[in-house]
Amino acid sequence: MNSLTEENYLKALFNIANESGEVNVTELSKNLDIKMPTVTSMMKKLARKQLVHYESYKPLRLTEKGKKEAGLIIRKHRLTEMFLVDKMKLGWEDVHDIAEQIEHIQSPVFFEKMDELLDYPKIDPHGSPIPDAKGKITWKEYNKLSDCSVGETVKLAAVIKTSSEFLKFLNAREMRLGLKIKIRSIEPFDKSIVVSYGKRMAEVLSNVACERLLVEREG
Amino acid sequence: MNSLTEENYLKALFNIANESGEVNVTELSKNLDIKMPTVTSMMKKLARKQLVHYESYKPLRLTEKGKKEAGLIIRKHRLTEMFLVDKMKLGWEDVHDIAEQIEHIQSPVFFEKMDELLDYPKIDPHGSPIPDAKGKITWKEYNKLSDCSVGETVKLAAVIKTSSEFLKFLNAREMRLGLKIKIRSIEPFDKSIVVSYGKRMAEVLSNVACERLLVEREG
DNA sequence: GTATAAAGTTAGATTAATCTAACTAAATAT
DNA sequence: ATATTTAGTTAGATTAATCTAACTTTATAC
Repeated sequence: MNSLTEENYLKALFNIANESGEVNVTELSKNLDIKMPTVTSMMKKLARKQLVHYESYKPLRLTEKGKKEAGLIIRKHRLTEMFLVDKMKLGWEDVHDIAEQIEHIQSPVFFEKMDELLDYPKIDPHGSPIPDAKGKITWKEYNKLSDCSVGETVKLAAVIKTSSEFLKFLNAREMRLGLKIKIRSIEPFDKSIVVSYGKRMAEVLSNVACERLLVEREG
Repeated sequence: MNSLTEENYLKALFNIANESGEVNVTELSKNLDIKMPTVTSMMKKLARKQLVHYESYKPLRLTEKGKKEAGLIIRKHRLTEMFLVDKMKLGWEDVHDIAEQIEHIQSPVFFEKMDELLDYPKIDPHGSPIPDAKGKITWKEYNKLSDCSVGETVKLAAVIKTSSEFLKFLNAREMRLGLKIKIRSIEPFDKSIVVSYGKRMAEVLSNVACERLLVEREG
């Protein structure tokens, strides 16, 4: 069994790797807000437990075992987020910190029950995929809204780098998953775009915002 | 803010005090399965934090502050148990260990939402009172089934010293809170009793079992 | 009312997770 | 190609929570 601390390292390794491929000590250290020497010593410990491949001065990589365990923690996190939003009626901007705690609960039956009550969801409230019961994760291929062209109509499929502030920003604009968005124009200067959706005819979105919105083309 | 460890000491102090009044180091040590010297040093720490009145060789007592904080943890525990049984359809014999973990979650909104979804319950699935939002607890006056007389009809109001085994024992006999029970006879030798309820006309219950069943007289 | 037993404390060691300070290796820049 | 910067490691200290062994205080038993 892994400690809560070890679980947090595994999860961070998994999440960072998913974004930027390899993981180095500096990055992990910043992500966890833990000093580098502490990270180094924890990597040696996780290497002893066969969870991480560790060689001095080399990038960090999870072993298959490590990936599986990390995937299972993320599964618990995302199932919990879905439960909090769907069954407990909390806002998608409020669930991260709670799920961060509940993901460490040791009780297979508790999470199986959640899964069942939610009817085996495939994504969390922000559109991120929920790893399966073996810890395996599969991302669908989405496009960033910032990479779409004028005239396209797309469906909001996921939101990434989801800070609470960003999610409140989306709330204020009535944007939620599944929303159909038409791209009206793109400003060449700063790549901000004008979109229309629902009752809103001309909403301006900065490039920073659009890079965090993943969409599916209508097909 | 108290650590998870500190919370466990506070809760144990509160629970033991509720049963047997005063608390001594030996008892607390056994209850938590932690050696006495460790308990002593934690008591000094909690005394520094104004949560416990501590004097060498004297019984342990929670301060008002300590009682309140312990009450709030127990509130979270019992709300959680109710939520797990009522909303998540887990058995009353399965919820203790999960609630033991969830009670440490730091998130007022999470527990407020639970409370709301449960419509502000006053008791947990075993009939124990849920402390109010200030940590204050009020026990109703119940009788042990073992103290009732032949011919009485009583209603099962609470179950105490609830091990998973005992709750399964009750499940096997279709006994649940609210059940009306008529006392048919009492065996003088071992104080076992014969009761009838529902479709069961003559169920034998040992004194050990009856001491854990709290009932209300029909009024 | 002293002897013994039980309960509680003190002292000092251990483990997990963290830190700072000092050092070394690798990458980068002129 | 060497100097400098950045990244990573080693060594040693710190804190919280635990332990064992030895000691002291309180309770109990004859």
